Amino acid sequence: MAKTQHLDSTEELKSKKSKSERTAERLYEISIDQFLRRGFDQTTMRDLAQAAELSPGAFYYHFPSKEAVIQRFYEQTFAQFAEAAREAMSAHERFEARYMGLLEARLSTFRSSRELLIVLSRTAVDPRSTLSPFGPDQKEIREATIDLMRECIDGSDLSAHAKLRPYLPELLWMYMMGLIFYWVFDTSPEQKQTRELIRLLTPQIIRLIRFSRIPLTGRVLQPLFQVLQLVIPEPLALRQDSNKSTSRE
Amino acid sequence: MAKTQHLDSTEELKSKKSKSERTAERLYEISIDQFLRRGFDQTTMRDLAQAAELSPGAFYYHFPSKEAVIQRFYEQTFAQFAEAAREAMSAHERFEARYMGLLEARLSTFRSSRELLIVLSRTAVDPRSTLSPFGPDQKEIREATIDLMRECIDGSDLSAHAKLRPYLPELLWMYMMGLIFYWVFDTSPEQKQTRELIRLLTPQIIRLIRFSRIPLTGRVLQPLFQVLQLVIPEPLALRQDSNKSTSRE
DNA sequence: GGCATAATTTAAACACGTTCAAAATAAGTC
DNA sequence: GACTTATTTTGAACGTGTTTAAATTATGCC
Repeated sequence: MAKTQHLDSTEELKSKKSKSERTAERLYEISIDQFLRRGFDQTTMRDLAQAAELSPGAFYYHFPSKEAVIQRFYEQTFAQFAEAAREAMSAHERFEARYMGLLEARLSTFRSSRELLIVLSRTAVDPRSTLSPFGPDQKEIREATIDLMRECIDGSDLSAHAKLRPYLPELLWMYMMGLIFYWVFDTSPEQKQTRELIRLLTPQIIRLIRFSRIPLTGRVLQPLFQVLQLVIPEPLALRQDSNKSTSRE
Repeated sequence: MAKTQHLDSTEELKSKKSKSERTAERLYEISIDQFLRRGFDQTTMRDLAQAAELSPGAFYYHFPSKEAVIQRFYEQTFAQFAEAAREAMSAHERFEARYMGLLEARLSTFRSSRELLIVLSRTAVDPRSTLSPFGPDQKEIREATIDLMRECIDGSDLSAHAKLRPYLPELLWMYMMGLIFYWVFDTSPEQKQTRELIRLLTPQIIRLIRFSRIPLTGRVLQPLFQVLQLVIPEPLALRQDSNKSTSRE
């Protein structure tokens, strides 16, 4: 964000990336490689600097902190996830299949780096941390993910009570976040327990959403709507400027 | 744990506490005082040692880490909470009133030290951390808390499906843990938002529990019971040795 | 009371993430 | 091409939680 880059030199059009960006990219790759090989806590900044044949100080010129590398990783895998999710969703119209595909896409793009997510989780719980999915620093990724939930709903056969509908993207997002959290700390072999949990619980959640249309449940639903309004005061769907990718040159 | 203490000297019967325990107690009090005054991160071990007129090394003789002080604090307030909860519960028979009293007791015994809980939460999310409420190190407090939930149910008018009943203490405990978590990071003035959330959501949760007895909901409940069995494979109520305080001399 | 052993304390060091003033290098300008 | 400016790198330091070998003090025993 806020990178003042003038695309007027021919070299930049060719290589597309400044020297600084290339160095940052190199540092990132070396770091992730080391983290996966030796663990996040076990890898020191001096290790990273040495592996990159650089001084620790230079590292801090390109990254504000050790954890910021994980932040970049998080952004990176999000792109993969979004792509995989969209492909999975394009194959189905039934909401259950679409959403299950989305969840599967999320876990499989995380699979190879569960340990990094543990590190992320540790700091991410504090909403004041820059790594928190709920904080302002992650707004972009968060809203993009919530928008992915909207896509998942929009192309599907899912029906729900009109009052519930605007909250659905956020709710599905929260459900996914909870599952990721469960998965990260799931010690069962290959995290089969989370798989089983998803298989059992998700259809019931969806069933409840569909049930919301039945009028007689009104007396139960009324207070739950109040809860939704309290916890999600401004759902993305009800925002003014919900313009998507209108990049103006 | 595993403190080899021989109660055969008259002095120990009188003072009840060894020198080591008294020093630890003093360090604890000084530390909490400093933490509340200056914040956990802002207080260094050298500060604590200086305030206690001791060396940093001595501190580590009595506490394994800086965070271990918070662990002790957590144990301490649990006792206060249990007492306050029991008193609140003794005044009512209706489950809703009893449980609300319990929740109120938990939050009010934490109120004066919300910032310490933020620190606790940060490390507590990782189940491998000693501070995690889900890990083996916290087993004692956790099970005592779950047992408090059982007390809350036992003396009340709450009815539920027979298959659900053994899971209720754990479920109520999890609900409370979630609320505490929400409360800790609730930035609304005096955490009124959490208060409101509790007021709105809790009655609905209880209503759902009561509804579980209605047979026609079986088709929804069946998969949910499977989820419960998966997430809570060994509820406290179904353990063999659920003997409570049978201290044998 | 003297002595072996254990408990407690010390002060210096360690290892870590991070910062910073200064040096080195690259880019831009006339 | 020389000069200025911006970018990048360095390496030594800082401040932190924690460890440790050694010194000190208390305890138990005959």
